[in-house]
Amino acid sequence: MARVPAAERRDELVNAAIRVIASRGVDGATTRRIAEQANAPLATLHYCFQTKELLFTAVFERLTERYREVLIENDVHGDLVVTARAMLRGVLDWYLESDPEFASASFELISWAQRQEEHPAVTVYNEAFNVVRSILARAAAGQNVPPETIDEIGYVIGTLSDGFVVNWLTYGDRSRAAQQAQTVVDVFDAWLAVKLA
Amino acid sequence: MARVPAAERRDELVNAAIRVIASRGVDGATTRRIAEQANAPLATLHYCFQTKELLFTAVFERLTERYREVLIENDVHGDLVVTARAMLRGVLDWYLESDPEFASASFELISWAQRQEEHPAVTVYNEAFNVVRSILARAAAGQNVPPETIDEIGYVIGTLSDGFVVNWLTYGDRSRAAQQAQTVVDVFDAWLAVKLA
Amino acid sequence: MARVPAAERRDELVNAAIRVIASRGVDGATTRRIAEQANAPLATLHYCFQTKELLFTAVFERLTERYREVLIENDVHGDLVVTARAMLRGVLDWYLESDPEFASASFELISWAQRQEEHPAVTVYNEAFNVVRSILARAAAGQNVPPETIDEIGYVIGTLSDGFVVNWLTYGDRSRAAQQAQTVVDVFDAWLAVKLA
Amino acid sequence: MARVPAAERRDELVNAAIRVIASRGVDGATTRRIAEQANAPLATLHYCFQTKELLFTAVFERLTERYREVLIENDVHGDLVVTARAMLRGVLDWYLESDPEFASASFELISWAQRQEEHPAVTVYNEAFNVVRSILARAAAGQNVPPETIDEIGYVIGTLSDGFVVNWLTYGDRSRAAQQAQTVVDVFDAWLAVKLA
DNA sequence: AATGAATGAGGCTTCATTCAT
DNA sequence: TATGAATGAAGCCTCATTCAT
Repeated sequence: MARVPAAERRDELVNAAIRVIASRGVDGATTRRIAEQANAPLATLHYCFQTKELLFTAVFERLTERYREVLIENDVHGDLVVTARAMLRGVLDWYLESDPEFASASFELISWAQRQEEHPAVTVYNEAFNVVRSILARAAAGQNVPPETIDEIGYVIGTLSDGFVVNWLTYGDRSRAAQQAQTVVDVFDAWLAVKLA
Repeated sequence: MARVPAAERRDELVNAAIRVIASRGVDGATTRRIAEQANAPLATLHYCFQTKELLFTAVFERLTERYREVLIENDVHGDLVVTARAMLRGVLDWYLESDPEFASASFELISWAQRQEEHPAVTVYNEAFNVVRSILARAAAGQNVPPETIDEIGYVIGTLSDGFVVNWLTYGDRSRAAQQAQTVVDVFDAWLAVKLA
Repeated sequence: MARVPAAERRDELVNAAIRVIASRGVDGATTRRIAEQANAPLATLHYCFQTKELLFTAVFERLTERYREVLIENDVHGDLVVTARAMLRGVLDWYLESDPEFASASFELISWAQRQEEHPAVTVYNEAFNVVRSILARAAAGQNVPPETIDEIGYVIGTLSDGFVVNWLTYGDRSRAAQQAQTVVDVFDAWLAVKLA
Repeated sequence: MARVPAAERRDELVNAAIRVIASRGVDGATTRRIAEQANAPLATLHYCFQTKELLFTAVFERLTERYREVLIENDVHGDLVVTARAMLRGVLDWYLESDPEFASASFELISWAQRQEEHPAVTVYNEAFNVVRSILARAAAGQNVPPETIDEIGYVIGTLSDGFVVNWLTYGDRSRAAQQAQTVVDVFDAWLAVKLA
């Protein structure tokens, strides 16, 4: 077998894990299946990650990081309303564009994390929420918006995108989801108009 | 262990399954643990339900039924706006009142169903959606609301309550969730006002 | 497969474990090998003993019990000297007669027990020592022997028989061991004569 | 990790192996743990000793040598009785002084050797016995002692010290063992007096 | 009809060892 | 030469399920 630096192997395994989790659920994601998906012998998995849990933790971190990226990529540096809407829109579009795999794996992993003592599920949320908040805060600079409002806007963005993704994952109908994305943005706009009135 | 007729046992087993799923997740819900929780011999489980999958299907149906009930219980028989808001509020309150683990079990089970060939997760959603739609339709009678709008309202109710529950499950902080429920209703109201303007 | 009551199966497994431990050491005594030796599927082993450790504990108890029996069988109900000598002789003969397996397994298991937190190795020794002491005490009744002396005699019996068995297990030469048994008894007699002088 | 010449590493590895065996038993002495203990990469172990068995053989030889040394160090060059008693005493004291785990490792390793085809456990015993015999023979020179008696004395020394060490390992109570050592020497003296009468 | 006993398949992990550099 | 990377075999254990009664 070709000699591959451990770091690369780790990456492959994390990707494989995401694919398997997405398609078979966290509980269906056995070490054997992940190794197979990564085209590696089972023992290699344990060479790279001492433990299945450690592999999952790595997957978890990757997801967290990806969310961060998506949010930052969609920062349009406009005013509060424009920035907030763009961020929501960006997340929805990302869900629609990327393989449902990724979102699906996220949801599964959050359930998993919920049952782990360490690596609380809360981490992804907190991390994402912090990014959202800091982007919004910068956009609101000079507009005299109380911090509670910033937080509330962050919460609504999260709630709407979570709600959106649940439906999208359940039905998996992309064209329908595309329309729903528009509805979701409308909902957000309506509320924001009232909120910032 | 006392010999108990199969019919009774089926019920006990379904209840036991829900409890176990709630506390240990779908993958932690092994036949042994469910049987134990139901105070029944392991073999009895397979005597009553040929297969674990069949038991889970029964659980799934029970869940679907529960959603139906909650929706119907919260039908205030008012006009469209009032009825819609009450339904959303009712669902949110139900989530808040019942053990967070119950909602958790639902989500887990839906993920599970997603992966089964035979009993699509979509069923719960469709079922719930139909109930919502029929309640809304009746409330809208004589108000000349196009059916697409009814559907859209139903979708928003679903999206908001799903989004709400994800956060609630993640943080498990009841007092915070109670506040968020209000925000969610505000969001809904703002949009509905625009939509039905 | 014939339906066999669990108790019998457990017995078979304990016996198999003893055989395997004797021939391959505690560490060589894998669940697979034990199951094979007992002519049972691996899963059956775990049906009867939830854990390998529990099986070993059962083996351990069997050994302890066997020692007790041997000691009691060799109680000649004579005076102190006669009784003590008979007991030592009995143990040595038992070692010689029985398969070296048994003694070998004992020694291995004691090493094993030494490393377990629970089930301390000490148990077998304490148990055996108590039996020896009570037999000797009864034999010494009315002979005005201080209890420390009783204990010391017990210790010497133990030491001599342990020393004997180590050599016997190492060389496995029965005729040579038979001669050595005589030497050991001579040693004991010489000391006892001085001690009780 | 600094590159270290193989010759040095061999020594370090043998020492590491002894330490690991002492603390975790023969079965707990994995190649990884030994390498780690020796602060060497795992592959180095197999570079220095083609096989785990070869490493253990080296350990075994080191042990054999140590026994030889202890016996020779305790040769007082007196007459037969004095020399024999001193040798027994010396061995007992050595057991008492050194870590109980060292003796434990010896016993474990002897059990292990018993199960190897190639390097019979008997070697240590033979080697030790030869040393004992030659020391005793020299001490008996001119005293007209038949060689069988020399052998028998050697056997009794072995038996008593083995018996002693088993108890000492089992209870690990040093002060108690110190007293027992005296009893053991008394036993030896009593027998020797009769034997050489 | 109801259940204790039994089991094949597969779960995660660790082992001694080898390979490629 | 010396060592990170890799791996087949085997470790213990648990699963859903079936069988015999």
